[in-house]
Amino acid sequence: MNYWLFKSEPDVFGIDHLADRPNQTEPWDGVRNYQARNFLRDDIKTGDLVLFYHSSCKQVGIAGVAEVVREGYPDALQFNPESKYFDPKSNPDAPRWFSVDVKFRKKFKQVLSLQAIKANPDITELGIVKKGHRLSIMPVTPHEWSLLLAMTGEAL
DNA sequence: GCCAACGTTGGC
DNA sequence: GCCAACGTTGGC
Repeated sequence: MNYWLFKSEPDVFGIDHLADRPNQTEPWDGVRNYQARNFLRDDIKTGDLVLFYHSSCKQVGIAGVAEVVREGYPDALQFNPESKYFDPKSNPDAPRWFSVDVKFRKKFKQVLSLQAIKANPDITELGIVKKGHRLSIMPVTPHEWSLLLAMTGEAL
């Protein structure tokens, strides 16, 4: 079982949107970065846990937890000409982009702010605290996971 | 395969 | 809205 952090803009799709979905489940699609794609395709497995991170908003930070309920499958949007994520160069026989499905697990009472995370001297390697790190999907070590969860003061 | 130009990300 | 950092594109 592995841990991850997924970034999302809450104005577009936040933790509340996920909680409101049928079955509280949603495809994590539209990822168009190769490094993140590789995680989605190869490494993110059913049962893995995800820190749901809110970016580009008022309260930047970790808003809750989700769980992977379906692992790597081709992102349907890449074949949909109506979608802004349409990729004319992607071939259905060898899809370029992948999705996983995530299910709502928990919304923290308070967003764990990026500021607080950066202030924790034990968390220096996590992508979001590193300057210029723009990956929308990144691994989280078990140690980081327990530190972060402890900071929220909440249990899963 | 280099690299300049361009577009995007994302904190502030 | 600014702008630094980064990824991608495409001419050569």
